[in-house]
Amino acid sequence: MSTPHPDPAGQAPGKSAETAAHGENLRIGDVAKLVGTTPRTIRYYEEIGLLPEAPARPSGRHRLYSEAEVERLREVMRLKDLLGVSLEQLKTLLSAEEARAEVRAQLRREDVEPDRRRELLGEALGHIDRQLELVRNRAGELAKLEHELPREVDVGRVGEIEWAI
Amino acid sequence: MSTPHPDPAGQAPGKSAETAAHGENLRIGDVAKLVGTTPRTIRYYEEIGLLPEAPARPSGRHRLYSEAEVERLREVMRLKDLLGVSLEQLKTLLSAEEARAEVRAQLRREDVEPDRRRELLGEALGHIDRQLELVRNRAGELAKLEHELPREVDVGRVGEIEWAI
DNA sequence: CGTGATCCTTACGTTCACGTCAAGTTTGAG
DNA sequence: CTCAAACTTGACGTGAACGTAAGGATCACG
Repeated sequence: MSTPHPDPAGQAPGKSAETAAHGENLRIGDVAKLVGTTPRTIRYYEEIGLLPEAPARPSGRHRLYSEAEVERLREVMRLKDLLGVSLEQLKTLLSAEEARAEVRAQLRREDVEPDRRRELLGEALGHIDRQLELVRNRAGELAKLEHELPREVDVGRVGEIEWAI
Repeated sequence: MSTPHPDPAGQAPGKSAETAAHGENLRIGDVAKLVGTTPRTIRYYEEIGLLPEAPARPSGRHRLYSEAEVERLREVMRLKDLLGVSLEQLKTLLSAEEARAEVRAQLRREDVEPDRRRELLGEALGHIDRQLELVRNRAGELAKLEHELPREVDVGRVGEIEWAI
């Protein structure tokens, strides 16, 4: 959905050979503060599979996060807030999105036969459709609701009223 | 996530429903079926003050509802679904809406002194405006989200939707 | 190599929004 | 009036989404 960096080359390979040169490893507390939540929530999300488990973290060691993962978490929380769905549903929704990304990746490779291509596309359609239906429905309904509301507090300017709080 | 069953035609099992067909004295079970919920939920909403207590029902007697009250309940559930807020917040939101109506009614009367007028405005409108802002904000955000998603997915033309993936 | 701050897991506690069961009461057709 | 169906209040149960506390390990720093 949000593509912060133009060409995010996947970083699937085993362990990171980085020597901690860059400040890219945030701890769970930092992440929590960054996105406005608590460590417990982050762990919980990981526990239920909403966030990926740390790739190969020896049990007991501290979790470390990259900026990308923070962004992912932000997106998750945004969707949760906006759609107001259960975390379980959100999980399926997100997996649908991942499926979409995967399909896209596959399609980018030119060595895919047209038949397979069609197959992939067709498969992706189901997921995407579901995604769209949920979001668009909700967006439409909310827009309708917004329209029903008073456009502006229309009583005219009564001078300057200080609204604290 | 949304209303479970949009029961089109609900008839009580057993005897005929002709008696309730007058549409002015609905029992809690009928109302529940009409709006697609359960009696328990309706009682719960009344319990927490989201729905008004039956005006002067002798404790122990059955609750009776009018068509207007059914409509109100429908609106409440719609808002709950759309905004995804807690029932407590929904309550304040609804009371804000009522307050808005009341303030406007007061203001329509010209015999209010300008000072009192200002006072009313400052006190009520600020609060109300904030509530409405919540809704508008949410609608806007959702619209934004909708925009980020692929536009139209037509299963019939798989070959052309690559851009959507 | 301490050491204080942070994090780990485990596990029980909590709030919300109802579900469900029980025992008794009210209602409306017959 | 009779009687089953639906309703009443009350109380306890439940799943989701975390909060909180305990007891110990890990990390960053001096």
